[in-house]
Amino acid sequence: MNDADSTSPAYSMDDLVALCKRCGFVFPASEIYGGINGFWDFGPRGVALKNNLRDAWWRDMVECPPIGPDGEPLSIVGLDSAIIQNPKVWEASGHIGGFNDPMVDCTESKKRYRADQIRVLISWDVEADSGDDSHPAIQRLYAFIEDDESSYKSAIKKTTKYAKAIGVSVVDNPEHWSFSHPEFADARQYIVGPDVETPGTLTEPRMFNLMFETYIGAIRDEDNKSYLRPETAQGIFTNYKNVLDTMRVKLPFGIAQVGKSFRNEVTPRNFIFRSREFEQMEMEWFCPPDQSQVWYEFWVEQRTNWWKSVGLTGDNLIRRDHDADELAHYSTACADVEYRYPFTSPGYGELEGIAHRGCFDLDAHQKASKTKLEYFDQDLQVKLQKEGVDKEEIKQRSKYMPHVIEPAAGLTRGVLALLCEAYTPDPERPSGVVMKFNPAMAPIKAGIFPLVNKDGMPEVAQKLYQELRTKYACQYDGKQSIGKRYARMDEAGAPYSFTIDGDTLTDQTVTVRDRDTASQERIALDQVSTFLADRID
RNA sequence: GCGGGUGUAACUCAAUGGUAGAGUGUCAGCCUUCCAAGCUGAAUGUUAGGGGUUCGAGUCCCCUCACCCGCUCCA
Repeated sequence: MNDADSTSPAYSMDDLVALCKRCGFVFPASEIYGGINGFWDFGPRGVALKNNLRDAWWRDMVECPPIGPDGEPLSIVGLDSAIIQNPKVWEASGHIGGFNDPMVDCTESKKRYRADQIRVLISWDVEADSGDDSHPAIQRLYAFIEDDESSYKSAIKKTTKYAKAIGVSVVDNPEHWSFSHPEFADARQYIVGPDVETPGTLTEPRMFNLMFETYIGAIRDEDNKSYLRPETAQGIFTNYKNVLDTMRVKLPFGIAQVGKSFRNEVTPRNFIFRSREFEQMEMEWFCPPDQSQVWYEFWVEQRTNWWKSVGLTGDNLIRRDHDADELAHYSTACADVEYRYPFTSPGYGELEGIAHRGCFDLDAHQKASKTKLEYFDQDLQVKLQKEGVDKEEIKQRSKYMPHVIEPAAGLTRGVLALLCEAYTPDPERPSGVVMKFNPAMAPIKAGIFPLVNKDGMPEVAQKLYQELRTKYACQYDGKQSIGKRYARMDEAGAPYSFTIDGDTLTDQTVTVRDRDTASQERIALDQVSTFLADRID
């Protein structure tokens, strides 16, 4: 029965949030003014952790990219596009849709309607009006789309059929009200959407645009309106041609970008998991359409392993392939790398999504911008020529729109996952908790302590500290007792502590205290730097 | 967005409607030869914010904000 315990976290989110504040990882934004919903600030330790994760991604993606399935190193270049772009970018990408209109979603058919176009038949019971209280209650109200003859007829038909089934007679020419009518606020559970048979699948009307608006220049009018980007990906698509024209890249290749994105979430929740300002690490992998499935599999595998490499080694990390009905209409495949956060446990929450986007984005931007974004595949041309393929066919086949595989990771969510994974309650320890970060991710790599502040120990410890700090984030601490200093390192997640004691002065050795086991070993003073390098770099 | 809960020092919590406190932590000093030891001293409060009732409000009432839980939502 204790197996169930392995899926439920040994700590609460409150505990983690408290530690994050206490140890300078994450603070509520604008806290002295009462905070602001959906925004968080990274403290000194938090920004160190975030930068370490970001730098690892950049290194493993751009500087030292993986080896491809064919044994060749991949070609991926970096990019840093502006947060604010021409609003036409967001029109083309589909982010400005149902712009000023409240929208209604159907949770079953996945269709989205303009709320003001949805009408609901009001077909009252003739018997009930005559004062007979024994009639069955009408629990089906059929909706249709305004000015859509077929959906209106369908709704009438369904209403009549339903009325017959429950044995009431309804008026022949019912009137109809807008779905947004206040009368329906409590009756939504009875309303049947235009394209489904079961009631209660329509959400309440809501403004759908999640983008933050801003105005360019001093004049606040519609002409100057723009948006903070809701994803970094579009900046990559809009620069695809620039990169192609200048960087001597050939398909397949990738463009990678890390940066802030903004979404005006209805309900920010769960600490930094869903915040209105967050950071993404996205890469768009452009490839020939016929290779796209191979690359998709490659990247799903690659990205799952990468998260393991930064410390998410336990069974809290899973790959989850989307079902067909979960996919966006342009996407043929999508998988998430998910993590079991305390607030999702025993379920999982998204960490990264790897989507097969086809040529949806480039097509959309080509059409909207009237800029040719097709790729001329010279290698293919040569190959086809050698095969003796017809000239016209070569011309046609060697020019095509690349397909795109998009591994889109949440940096902010990654930091949260690292924090969750590291958080290890330990009642045996004075600190009560140890942050077991992967050494490469740890905000502080080492503590350097004199055992006591006399007999020359502080001088030796200072010298060691001065040496180490040229390469690593480390801390010198000579205050209070040695136990307290170790406890501080446990909470901060520093993997190693080096202590200069009496023996150091005679035999030039120091003790290394391991954060995870609290055990100690002695190593030579002049080997400390190498010791760290072996375990961190 | 809806419903419920919470909000006092950095943290954990006290304080009949009557002078805002303790422990921990932090800082300084002493002491200290390996896991938050001890001693001495110090700093830190718009009681989440605003309004009201009252001679007097941390406490009662109203509004706002933030966070948590459950729905809703999640390009």
